[in-house]
Amino acid sequence: MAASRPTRTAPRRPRRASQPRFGAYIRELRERLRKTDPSSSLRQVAQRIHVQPAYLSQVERGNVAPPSEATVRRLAKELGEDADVLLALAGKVSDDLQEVIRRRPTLFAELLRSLKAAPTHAVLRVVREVRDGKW
Amino acid sequence: MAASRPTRTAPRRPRRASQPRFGAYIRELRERLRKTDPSSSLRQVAQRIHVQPAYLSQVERGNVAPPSEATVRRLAKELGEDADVLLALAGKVSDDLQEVIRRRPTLFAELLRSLKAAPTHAVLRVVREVRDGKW
DNA sequence: CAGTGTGTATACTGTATGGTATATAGATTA
DNA sequence: TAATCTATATACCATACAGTATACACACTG
Repeated sequence: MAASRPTRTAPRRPRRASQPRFGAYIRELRERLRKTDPSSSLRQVAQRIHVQPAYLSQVERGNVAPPSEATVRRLAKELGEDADVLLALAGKVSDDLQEVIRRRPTLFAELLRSLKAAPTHAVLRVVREVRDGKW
Repeated sequence: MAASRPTRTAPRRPRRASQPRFGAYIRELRERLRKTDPSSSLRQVAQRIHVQPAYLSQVERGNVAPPSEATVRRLAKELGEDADVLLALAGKVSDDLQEVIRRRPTLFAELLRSLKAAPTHAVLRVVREVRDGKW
């Protein structure tokens, strides 16, 4: 009789993305570039960032989770967007920032938690203080 | 006769840990507790943090990678250690800290990178300033 | 010497991650 | 109308992650 349906592995895998905003955002960015630069088609961008067009399509449609940090970085460079912003939309934090925290965990944990609710202008003032070599 | 070794799947899987320090550190902590509290045996601690003793043994010996954030947190509480410190040793950063960064990525990326090389006392002064409600 | 407590070795498992490969279908253009 | 763009659908895959389950060996204690 044999099985009516092959179904070799799992019957289906929708694989929805955890961060739906990411895909829509980069598609928006790419389409915008495409208006003035026809080489920003999905296929050509995919080729330049070294992924398959089918995969980039899935990513832009939010059908799969955002790519790895390395791929997000290549995409950011390609689209002229800040890598930290794209990584954030991907639900990630740059590994070099994580390492800053890991080296002095209690110190930076306290700093970040105390600044969590601080208004942006206040944090900016701190950044500027530090930048002006106040140590 | 027959096969001298079954070897059903892969021949062997050493599965070395990426963070060798983590295991040695928590074993040290646990052994220290054990001197005054006999209920800090590997098996009993394993039971209290809801993992199998065999697994905790592997972790302490650095034979497998450090556990998930949730398990590291239970371990930290059990051993009376700072969770952020243990997470750092595990090569991780607490998800709540990551979220602080993800909410304002460029802002906190700049802050952290500018403080990356700053001496601890300088960072502490910043923490104190913030804590004293200077905003 | 049976039982109980200590740690360890080894095999196996489900799910997530981060993609590739191939086939398909509509629009444009030569 | 054949070729070549465009994007998508679908199947598949290797590896990592985060453990469980079972069996084993040693020490000691009643």
